[in-house]
Amino acid sequence: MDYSANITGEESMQRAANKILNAHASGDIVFVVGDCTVSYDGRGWKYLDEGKRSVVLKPTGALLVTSPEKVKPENWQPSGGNVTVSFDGDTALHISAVRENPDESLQIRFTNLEQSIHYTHTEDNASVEGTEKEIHEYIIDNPSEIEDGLRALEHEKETEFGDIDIYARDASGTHVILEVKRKTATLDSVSQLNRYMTVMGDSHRAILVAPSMTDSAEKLLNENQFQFCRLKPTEIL
Amino acid sequence: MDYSANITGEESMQRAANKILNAHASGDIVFVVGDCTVSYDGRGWKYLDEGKRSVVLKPTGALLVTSPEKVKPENWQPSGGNVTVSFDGDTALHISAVRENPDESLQIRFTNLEQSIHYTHTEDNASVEGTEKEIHEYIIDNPSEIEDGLRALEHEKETEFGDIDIYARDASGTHVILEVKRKTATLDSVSQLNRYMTVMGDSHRAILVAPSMTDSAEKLLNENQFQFCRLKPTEIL
DNA sequence: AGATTGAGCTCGCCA
DNA sequence: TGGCGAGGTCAATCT
Repeated sequence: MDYSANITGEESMQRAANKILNAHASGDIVFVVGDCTVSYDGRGWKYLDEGKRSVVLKPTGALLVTSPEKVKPENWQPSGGNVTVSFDGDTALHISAVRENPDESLQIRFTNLEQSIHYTHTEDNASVEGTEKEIHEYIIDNPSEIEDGLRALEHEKETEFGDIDIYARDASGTHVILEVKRKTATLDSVSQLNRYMTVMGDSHRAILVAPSMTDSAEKLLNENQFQFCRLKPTEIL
Repeated sequence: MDYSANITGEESMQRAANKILNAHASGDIVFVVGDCTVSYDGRGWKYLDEGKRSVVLKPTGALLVTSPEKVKPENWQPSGGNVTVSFDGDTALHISAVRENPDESLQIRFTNLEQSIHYTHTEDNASVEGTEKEIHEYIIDNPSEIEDGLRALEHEKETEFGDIDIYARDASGTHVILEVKRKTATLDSVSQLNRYMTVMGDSHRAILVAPSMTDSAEKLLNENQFQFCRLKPTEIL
């Protein structure tokens, strides 16, 4: 028997289960479609009644119960936990993924296996760009874009209440706290500035740098007498 | 030819492509494994070089390029966008998912199709529980758990800077602002209380209700003279 | 449709 | 390991 083959539903439960067990053990990514119940318990809890659905098991131990509609899975377990795949007598395939910290358990019980795919992912070169760090670098290199005479003093300056994105000094010598957002700034963004002002003192100025801000953020910003500087990431990168 | 069948890799590209096209058109969830390049552009951008990987296409238009290790996909597009599946001459299967607002495009080009699964998800009854709202309700019903003599006045009380989780009144008649977290409270949680105090006035008291809090959150809480009440969700539900 | 907020967020970074 | 912040966050809810 070829244990590397996919299952087709036209074979015994035991045989199908063995194929999946074997595929996972050999380090493949495994897709399984069949009837199962799913039970998650941990930070939250979610139970899925018997139904036909699909499960993805990755060699790292990441486990997903696919949602039929959404991007996010119905249930899942991140990689790093303890995963066991076992054939329970002659009735069910059991997949268990448990992790501690947080203490969580995902249990899947297949009572019927219909289809599966096993495959090995081949490496590739991915290029990702467009992070907030890149905007920081741009501002540090071009501080006059924010304000004439501004000079950057420190990047990611540590404080008791989090790191200041960019710590700078204006033309008059006053120290300036910059909070940078790559998209619309929210109340939280202004609160961050507020925390930094709390610890750095009122002699500082605070500037929020973002492509835009929500109405409520603008209100709070004005109330705190902070400043706003519009900067669109797409225009500088 | 049975267009409902899965592909096996032992057939022509055209035939395999037609099967996938047909499966998607008929409302199935489709898994495909093969060699492809992936290109995303929108709020960010990410390009994946040619490689063997798997793609999940759902009838809602949700599209995922599976990560070999992680729970989160390498690339994706949420449901609701415009999805087209087409066979490009006799060389490649092209899957395109475009949405506006935000303006984003995900393009997948398969130059080789190896395996596929097509299936229909059967409905089931999912039970989900364990939300922050449930904790709110518990506190509203049992305010003395927080403090003797406390009475809840309003749930989700609207303010200019966000909604107060629970607005209450203590034994002495002073109004109290409760911010509830179902897990460890962070700096943000304290900042939320801070915003509410800004708008409600210093005559109020502020209490953070959570199972625990981070060190920095505790510092800021003390600095603001807010109070903390330990409440574990698992102990009340 | 836009804004806001929670989430079992996930993930990566750094002390 | 734990805290902290970013994310193409996603997805639900309300305006």
